[in-house]
Amino acid sequence: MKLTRRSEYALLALIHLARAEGKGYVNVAAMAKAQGLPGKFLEQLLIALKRGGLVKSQKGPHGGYRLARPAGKISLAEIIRLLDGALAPTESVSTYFYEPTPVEREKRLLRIFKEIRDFVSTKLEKTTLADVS
Amino acid sequence: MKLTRRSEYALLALIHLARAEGKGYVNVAAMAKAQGLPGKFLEQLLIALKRGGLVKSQKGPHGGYRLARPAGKISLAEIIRLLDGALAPTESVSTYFYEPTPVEREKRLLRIFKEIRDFVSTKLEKTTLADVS
DNA sequence: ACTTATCATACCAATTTAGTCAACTACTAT
DNA sequence: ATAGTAGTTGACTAAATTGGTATGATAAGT
Repeated sequence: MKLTRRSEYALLALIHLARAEGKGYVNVAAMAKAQGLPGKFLEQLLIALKRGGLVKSQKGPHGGYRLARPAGKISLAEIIRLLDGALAPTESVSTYFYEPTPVEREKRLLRIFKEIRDFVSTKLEKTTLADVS
Repeated sequence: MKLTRRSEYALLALIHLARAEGKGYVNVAAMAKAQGLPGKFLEQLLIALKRGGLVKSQKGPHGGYRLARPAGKISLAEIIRLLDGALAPTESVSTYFYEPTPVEREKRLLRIFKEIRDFVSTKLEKTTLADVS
């Protein structure tokens, strides 16, 4: 797993939405300004988050985004997987993004990386937006 | 942390060298063939490993590479840091490769990532080539 | 209709990834 | 001494990823 700006910005935006829970829709420009993020880039991320079912949107005046579920039901794992892919250190030990890689045939090595994957995914699946907002 | 081919190939090559410990120098071509790795690319990685003090080389006939230290004294952490950089999920929580990133100001979030970093680096520092050869 | 806002696509520059190639230097076995 | 082996270096490349912008379309509220 490697966090890029995509995940990082998305996490910040979602934390922002979590804090605004119950207060209707927040528009991208407001969010971008409040969090100091590039607006147009953030738009793209929110569209991806919407397709992934993490947020809902409303067009037109007073439109914007809100969480699709309570903050306590959205895990960090979901967010990062959606925007940056595998949580595992290499794809040959990834459950959701498996692909063969050269280290695969060294079983002892593979076991180490699987242990890392397990720790990381368990931790990020147990942690929700509610925990970090 | 994200493993690229650089780390993966290096790990395979070093495991190969660990298994040949005490048997003198192994040349790159032999290693590349045995492990099925691109020879010229592997050479570059070995030069980096040499500069990092993990292997020693000998030129001329019967030359090649060998481990600079006993396999039990070379950690996976060293290898990966040398070739792929930070073990942390994002550089703002990296000890050796620190750089500021956007998530930094969300302390709750940062704590989660630091816990991941700690687990990963502890695990990879405790695991040596001897453990996986 | 007009404004506000999301949605969709295309585009872009810089960096990284995964290599290859050619030339050079150093060593050492004979 | 020298031929041949092997390490060393730097330049080069193609493709993918990263981190954005720009342009326009679509939908909704007033």
